[in-house]
This record gives sequence, C-alpha cells and structure tokens, in this order.
Amino acid sequence: MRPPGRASFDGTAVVHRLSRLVELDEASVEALRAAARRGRAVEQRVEILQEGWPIRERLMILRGWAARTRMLEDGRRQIMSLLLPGDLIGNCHHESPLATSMVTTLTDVELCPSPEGFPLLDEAYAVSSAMEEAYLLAEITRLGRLNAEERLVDILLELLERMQLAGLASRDGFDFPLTQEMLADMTGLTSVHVNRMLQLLRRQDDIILKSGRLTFRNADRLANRVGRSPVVVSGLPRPQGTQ
Amino acid sequence: MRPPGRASFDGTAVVHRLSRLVELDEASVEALRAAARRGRAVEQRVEILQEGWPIRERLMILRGWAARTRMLEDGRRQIMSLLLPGDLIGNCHHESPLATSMVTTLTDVELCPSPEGFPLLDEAYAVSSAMEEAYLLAEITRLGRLNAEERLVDILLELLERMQLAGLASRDGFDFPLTQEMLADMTGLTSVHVNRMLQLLRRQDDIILKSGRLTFRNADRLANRVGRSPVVVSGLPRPQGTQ
DNA sequence: CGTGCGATTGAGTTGGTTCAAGGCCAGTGG
DNA sequence: CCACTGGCCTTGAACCAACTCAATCGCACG
Repeated sequence: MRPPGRASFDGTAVVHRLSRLVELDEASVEALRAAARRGRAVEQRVEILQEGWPIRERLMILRGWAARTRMLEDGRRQIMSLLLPGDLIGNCHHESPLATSMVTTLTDVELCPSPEGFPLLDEAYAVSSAMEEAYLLAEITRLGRLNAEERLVDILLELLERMQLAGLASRDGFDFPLTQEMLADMTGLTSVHVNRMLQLLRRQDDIILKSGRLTFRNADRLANRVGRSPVVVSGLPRPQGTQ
Repeated sequence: MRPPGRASFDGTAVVHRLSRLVELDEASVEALRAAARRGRAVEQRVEILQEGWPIRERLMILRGWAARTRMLEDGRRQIMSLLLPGDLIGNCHHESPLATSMVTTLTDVELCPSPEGFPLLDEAYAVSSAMEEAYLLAEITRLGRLNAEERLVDILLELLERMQLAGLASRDGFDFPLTQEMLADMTGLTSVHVNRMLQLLRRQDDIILKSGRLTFRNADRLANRVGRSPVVVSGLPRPQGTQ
C-alpha cells in the first residue's frame, strides 16, 4: 500500500477512453497526459467528495476504482455508480455547483484535475456524461427488475464493457478489486447472497473469479442468457471515424 | 378522453417550475407561454420516444404524466423516472443525439417544444437536468436499499415535492393519476404488493388516496419516519434571489 | 345492463435475509 | 521462521418479505 501524496502516471486509461468517445486532436491528448503527470494518490476508503459540497474542479481517475455512494441513517449503504480509470468525477454539466452524491475511493486511487479549454475534450466530457446517465438508467432497471443472479451477471458484464473501453481489459477478463460486500452494496443484495450467486456462476462455468482477476468463460453467451445488450452501442453516438 | 391533436394551454406548470429554478426574465417567460400555446395533445400509453431514436427537439410537458421506461424481453417493465408537468423530455446535455430510454405517456399529455436561445432558460434547463440526475440517484437508493413500505412512502413524498415545485400541489396533496401497476413498475414491486402497502399506509393514517387524489396526513412526520430529506435542497444550487 | 379495467383479498411458495460459526490467507511482529 | 492477527470469504439453518396464482369486487362507461 503506497502512501498518499504525489505520484506520476501516464494517463493511458483516460486517453484511451476519451479518444474512443470523440476523436481527439494532438493538443487534447497532450493536455490529458500533462494533467496525468500531476496526479494525486488517495488511499482506499476515503471520501473524496461529500454530498452537498461545492465542486471546485472536475477530476479524472487515472488509476483505481471509486464509487458514488449514499449512506442511510441506519448504516445501509448503496453504491449508485462505479468510477473506473478514465472516468470523470463531478462532471457537473452546468452551473450546479454542489455534489449530488458522496464519492468514495474503493481501492487506492490516483486522480488529477481534468484539463479545460479544449473543444474536443469538452465534447468528450459531454459524451462521457451522457454515458454516465445511461449507466444510471441501467442500474435502475437492474435493481428494479432483475433477480440476484441476473443483477450480478449484468453488472459484471457492464464492468467488462467499461474496462475494455478504457483499454484495461482483455477480450474476456480484467483485474477485479471489488469485495463481495461492495458488490452487495451495488446490487442491493447482502454479501452472503452475493457469495452464493458468485459460487453459482463459478459452478455453471460462467466466470472465473480469483486472486483479484475476473475472467468470463463466454461473455456473449452469458450476455445473451440474461438478455443484456451493451450500453455503449444503444445509448451513444457512434464514435466518429474510430472503430 | 379528448382526442389527440391541437390544444391550447397556458403553460403555468412550466413557468412555475422553471422560474423556481432560475429567476427568469420577462422574455423567457413570454417565450414559454408562447410555446405552450403551440401545445400538442398525446393520448395515454403512447410511446413518444423510442430508445435509440434521434432526438429532434427538446420537449416540455404542459399537462399530464409520462415516464422513462425500459422493457425486458419477457415483459418485465421498469419505470426509471417520471416526467411531470413542467419537466423536460430529451434534455440531452450535449451533442448526444440518441434517446437513452423510451418515453411513454402514462396519462393523456400535452406537450410542446421548449424554446431555445434564451440564456436564462438555458440555465434553467441545465438546473432541471441536474435535478433529473439527483432523482435518478434517489431512485437507485430507493430500489437498492429501501423495503416496500419505505419505497412507496419515499416515492410519494418525492412526487409531492415535485408537484409543489410545479405549483400543482397544495401543502399536503395533489391529483394522482397513477395506477397501482404503474407504482409497481416504478418501485420494482408487484402491483399486488403495492396494493397491500398502500392499505397499510391508509390504515396507519399516513395517506388518503382515493378518486385520483393523494393527500398526506402529515408529510413531515412521514418523511422523518423513512429518513427522507428533500432532493431539491440537498442536491441543487439554492434558487438565486427567489425564495 | 353488460363489459372491462383496476383494486382487493386469500393461501401457498420462494428468493433472499439473518445470524452465527468457521475457514482462508496475506501481512506483521516476535 | 512461525504464530497471530484482521479482513474477507464460505457455509448452514431458520426465517420472513415479497411474489404467484387465482378469484372476487367495484365502478365508470358505453
């Protein structure tokens, strides 16, 4: 566990992700890289942003996972969305200066302010923000209408999709830092039940999940089984030129 | 049931709501009123927008209720958010030209394109869009961590809050057009269970719900009981000057 | 006076929770 | 080098909130 403080990073994930959303020019990419060099490290389980705080700056995640969460009085916790490398935090589309949710690091994280004043980057931020909304909608359907197994499969596939977008996943797997309790807080289940469902998926030979790595045996078949279609394709402008 | 087609309306709800979000100038208000006069009526249970459709124009709801919904293959349905009079549809914050969800009318509805090119209105749209996100986050927590009774109370109180914002509710009640099945599709429950929970609330003397009107016996007490705080206050810029 | 949609009720079932007790393993300190 | 943590995962058994299925009621409307 490295101590928080200064750190350096090349910003691969951010560049990879944003340039898949919008075809970026050299200046934008360079600005991202430069920003990434000024990255700050934050330990796991730290609150980056509190609900209602003024948003000073827009941040990007260079490394590690964070989450937008809400706590109830009695300790119940809901993770409303995950923030992965390449994602933006506090992407307030406007003059709304207050955070609408708490943001907590789930792992050790490295972040930096996102560069401003580059038209293409602004466009990418906008698309990114639209994607975020699409993921919120997906989360609502997941919680409202899917059963435990479907929820888990659906969220895992979404993560594969997003990690691929950031260039951090192979065709069928990626490094997976979440505990079962975090999965429970995302899916609205208990960690005990998440455990049983993961075992079910393992027994069915759908996934391999061990030592911090998640691998799908056949992601397409699985997606098909729970009736999932990728969010990116359906909810977003097709990447221009790229792809 | 009036036939769809041309209709006229003064746009009270829209003006009321938006001028609570941002202090509008005379020109903006007049533009809203003028737009409202060109309102179009749509029957209940009609799909205004399909997922993936290009968004031609930004619409406002003048009268009636609609919803952003998603259907699963097997007929399960989730209402992701409600659209009330004064709300905007397809408030795409950017160049993202595709609808991220289906929009269906729940009641007979009257709508019109929202005026463009007024700086203060644009600001109001932006705030409105931020609120929409806050409501999505609230919906996620509701579905993920509240039990049936809490979900129902929470959503009903949210609706009170929103209807008041549009000037369509008294201090403790408003006209309520939703069927129990629609409530079920919002709360991720079955209509049978929604029915039982509503009866519970009636028995506890929390609400009166009959002949299309919902009244709270003591909204504050109820809010307190389920640990709910208003979304508007916590997640939004305080209305400047107003209030 | 039907007719049909929505609300209501009952009885049985189940998916997911709760509570509580281990088990595993990486990191730490002696 | 090994024993001792502490965090996370695993397992079992009892329980309960919410679902399912199916019948009935009530009312607005034609």
